[in-house]
Amino acid sequence: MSAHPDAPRSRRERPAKPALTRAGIVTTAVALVRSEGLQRVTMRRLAQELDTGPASLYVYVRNTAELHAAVLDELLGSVDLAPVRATGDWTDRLVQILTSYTAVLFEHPGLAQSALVARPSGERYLDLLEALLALLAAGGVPADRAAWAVDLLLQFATATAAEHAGRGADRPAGEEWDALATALRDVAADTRPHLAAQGTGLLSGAGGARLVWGFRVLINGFLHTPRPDAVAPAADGPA
Amino acid sequence: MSAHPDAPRSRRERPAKPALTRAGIVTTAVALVRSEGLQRVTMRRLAQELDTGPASLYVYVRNTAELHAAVLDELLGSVDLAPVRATGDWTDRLVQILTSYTAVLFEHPGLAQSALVARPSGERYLDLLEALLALLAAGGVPADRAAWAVDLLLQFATATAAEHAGRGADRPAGEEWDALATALRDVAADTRPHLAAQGTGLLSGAGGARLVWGFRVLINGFLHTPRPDAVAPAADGPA
DNA sequence: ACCTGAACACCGTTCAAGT
DNA sequence: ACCTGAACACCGTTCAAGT
Repeated sequence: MSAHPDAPRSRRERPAKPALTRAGIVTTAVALVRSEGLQRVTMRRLAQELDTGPASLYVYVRNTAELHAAVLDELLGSVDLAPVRATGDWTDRLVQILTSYTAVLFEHPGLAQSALVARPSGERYLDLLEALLALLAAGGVPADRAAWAVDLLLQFATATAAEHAGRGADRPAGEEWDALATALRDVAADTRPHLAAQGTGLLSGAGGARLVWGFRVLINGFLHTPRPDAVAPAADGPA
Repeated sequence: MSAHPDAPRSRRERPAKPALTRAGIVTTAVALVRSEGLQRVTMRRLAQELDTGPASLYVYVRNTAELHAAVLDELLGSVDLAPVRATGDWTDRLVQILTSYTAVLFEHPGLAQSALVARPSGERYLDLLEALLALLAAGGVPADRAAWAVDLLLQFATATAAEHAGRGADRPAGEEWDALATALRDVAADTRPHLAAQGTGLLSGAGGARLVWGFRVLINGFLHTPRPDAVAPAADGPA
């Protein structure tokens, strides 16, 4: 089948096993995430890809969580932040950036799950935070409220993406898995009237429409909801 | 050390290995979650607790995800739904129920994580949905909007609880792990002015206050935000 | 027919020992 | 001093073989 059977390592077919560096590890991990999905990016699989043993990775990466965070930050480089410096209604531009962020996470729901538990803190994530804060400031949102608002917006976007983990490529796409849909179809109208009235309508609506509606709810919400501790915004609050 | 060394199985010290049933498995799993935490409730560990091999569990439980869902539904039995039928402002009562739901999940953040990915569909969860829908109906929220609103409220509560997975008992409690706090302290004011101005204030605020503020934001938000497809509420929407 | 021992195909992380 | 082979302590899930 092949003219060139895999030669032993002595022949220099691969780039002669490049020296391990943190950057190299992360780059390889990103490539692996893109080609095989997050669930294949394990310490052992990654080590194999780098032609070494898993123990060697621990010299550069503290653990799996940190690796995932690094990969996510890399991917966040493709979030479109241009709307910050564009013209037009600031809430529309806010929704655009958040939609772009969500789109990136939608391609890697497993990373969204990680991000929910281990908050990212890389350069690309800081850029995203800065962009969102700039837009909220432009919109006249008080700084103390903006701090909590960005958190809420990103949490919603991240959680929405994370929800899609589990049903990846292989899964039969909502055929058997959606136990909730089945449960809702069989709800007894006498004991749970409101649920019965909603039926599976509870699950209706295209993902995109629900997402944008969610962003709008949050924006309208925080514009109408001052922080409970509304005093002068201090840089360092007590605890 | 002990007067009664563990006798061989022939002596009936244990309840003679009760027959396996789905209910029995779930009950044992719940007990195990309470005593040792979710991360210890693996198919193998659970089988060991039930004095059998892991393969036997698969007769009653499809997989780990389904097991987790069953355990969660059991725990949701302790969510306080009484405020539905109480008096007083409906939004306050809504916040009370949601706070109770969040409190339950806070004790088992790992289950919150599962719930985010595999939507629950058990009896206790349906009760919760019914209660929330009843309250929204009482508040005069249009049914179509209420459907999306409960989703949003529960997603926020669940995601907030899920964020606490990972830092359990063992972790040094935010000493080294919080890389974001460190990153925020070192932000350069010239390149990221808004972030620098916020500083670690971005992370400030007691969890309880932020949670309630979040609920209020969502409530004020959906009260001000009609669904984009606002027509007559149909039981079965298109796709 | 029902149940399960044993195997398959993996994991993350550590550390003693090598270079 | 730096790196890593090998081990430790686990996983979920399947299926051929038993009762």
